[in-house]
Amino acid sequence: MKVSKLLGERFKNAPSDCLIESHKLMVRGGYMKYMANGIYSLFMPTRRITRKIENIIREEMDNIDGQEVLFPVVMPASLWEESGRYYSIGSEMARFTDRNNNKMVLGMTHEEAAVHLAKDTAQSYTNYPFMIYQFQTKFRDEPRARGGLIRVREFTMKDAYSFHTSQEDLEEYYEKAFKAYERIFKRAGAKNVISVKSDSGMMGGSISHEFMLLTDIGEDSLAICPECSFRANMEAAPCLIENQPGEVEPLEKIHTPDVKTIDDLCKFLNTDVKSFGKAVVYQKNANDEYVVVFIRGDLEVNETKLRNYLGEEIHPAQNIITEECGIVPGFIGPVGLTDRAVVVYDSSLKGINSMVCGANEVDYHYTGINLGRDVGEVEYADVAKIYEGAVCPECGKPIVTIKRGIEVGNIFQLGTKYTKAMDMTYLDNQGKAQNPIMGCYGIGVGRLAASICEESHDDYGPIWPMPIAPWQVEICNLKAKDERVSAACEGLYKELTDMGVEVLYDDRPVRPGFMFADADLFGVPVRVVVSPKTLDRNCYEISYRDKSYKGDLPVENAAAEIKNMVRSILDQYKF
RNA sequence: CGAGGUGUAACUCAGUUUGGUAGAGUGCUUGGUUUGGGACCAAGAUGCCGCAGGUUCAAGUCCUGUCACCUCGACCA
Repeated sequence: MKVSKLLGERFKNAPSDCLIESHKLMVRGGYMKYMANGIYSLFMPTRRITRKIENIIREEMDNIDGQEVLFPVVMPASLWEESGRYYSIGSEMARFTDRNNNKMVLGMTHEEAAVHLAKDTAQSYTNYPFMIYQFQTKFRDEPRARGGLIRVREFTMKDAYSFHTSQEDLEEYYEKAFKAYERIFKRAGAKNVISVKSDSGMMGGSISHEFMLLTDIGEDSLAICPECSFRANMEAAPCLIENQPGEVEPLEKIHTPDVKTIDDLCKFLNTDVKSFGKAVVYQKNANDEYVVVFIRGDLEVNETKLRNYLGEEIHPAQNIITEECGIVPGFIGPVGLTDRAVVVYDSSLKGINSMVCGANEVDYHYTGINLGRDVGEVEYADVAKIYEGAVCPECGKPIVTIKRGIEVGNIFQLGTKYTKAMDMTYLDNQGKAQNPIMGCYGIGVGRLAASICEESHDDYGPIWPMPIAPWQVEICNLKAKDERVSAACEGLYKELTDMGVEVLYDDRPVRPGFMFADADLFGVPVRVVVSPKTLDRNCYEISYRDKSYKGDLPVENAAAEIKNMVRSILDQYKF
């Protein structure tokens, strides 16, 4: 490809709303063009990158016996009504009606389509197991798209669905998929991808893992134990708390005027924040019923865990009016609390013999609350957010660290949620109808590309790893008006291209500084500079984008040498 | 959904207070001088000033509405 003909403008400045480096660089480098919130067109370099990522994924999926298929983007709502997700998913799913007034949806994931495709054709146990996968556009109407290609509304995803006749078989396959995923990220040149246990969210199912590319700008928080194998999304991480029992004290109501916050209360009573019971109020989405969570004063509620415990959607309560619900904001406590709210006790309160909490009366708190004595037997639930330095749930050491990551892939053991709901069965070897057990496996292709840019760039542009680089070699013609230089460049360009090397050739008559700045933005791993000076030395100048190598290469046999360089770099990504 | 902010050229932004011919830099076109890290000179082209309505002799500027985008929040009682 000649740069003079390549569509896409490179900019000195990024638009002011680009907040993260990969987004800035990919806009500045002419990789993508904004069309609407979370919707982008991709220029040729990006398409080449995503195609290479897709090919790596394809090889690994085929390697674990995947069959590539293609599901539609537009599906009838009836399919989603069958699984129930037409109702359980909110405005994230785009819905519309066609000309005949049929309800339709845009696919945001394809479990329903996978079951629909497989159910009539896999009726015998002898068909199992099998896995089908696709690369397809997804549309998710996210409340807020962010970070360029990191979180968009329309994107390409590889999604795979496996079907099994036993849980053991699913687990065996899950393990294979897990290994395939590890290879995919390594082969694509992503350096810091780890797997964590995750919450299954809207997909349903039990065991699931997310593959996280570690970076400070990641949207997910991860709890990681540096000494054992514990790694979990914060949403799903258990929070273990052990309290010192302390003295049992009598219940006492005290006047606490103008003491609004926990900090104030700590100072007022001169006690430790850990002896406080904090109340956090939510409402159920379904009927606005109040949910009061009591949790130790220094901890926070993990809404995902709370949601899972309650088994329904909730949102933080707003505008609590005491007259209506009996809840007294600022002074909520377990003793004498209205019975019009569901009460959840976090397990962080277990074992506290004497606790400070609101008295459900303005300007009053109780001290010396003992839940067993003053409230009775309560059920404890783990709904607290894990924190830096928390006790590791696996090895028990208080050394959990919190890191941030971008979710670049996930794998789920779905179970029979969809096959049951959509009545997919096969006959087992006893002639008995059974629901197949499913797994599903996703990778966001564009997000992976942007994430790799995020972890692999310098101030001047992306540093694409060779396996996914838009081109392998860039030739910089430093003096396009010099016939000798241009002839050498053209010759090398043709020779390399004929050898199957992917070459970007900057043939523009522009100043060297300008050309180098653009080359940095292209991020091509191997750069060949040709100028009158290098030709006088009978050489080309070779430099690697990651600055690991720079040197002269004699003109004779240069193409073969360059090809070897490319090959040996590629070899570093074989696993 | 709540709060705040911004919409003017392809990009970055001035101009809005106090209404009076639409601006700069970058980029683009042409010519010339340059040529190893985003050169210089000269001449150009490019605007439904987010959209709609209103006030006015006159609106980018004032008023009303609306849309889009950005940031923070959506828990710490």
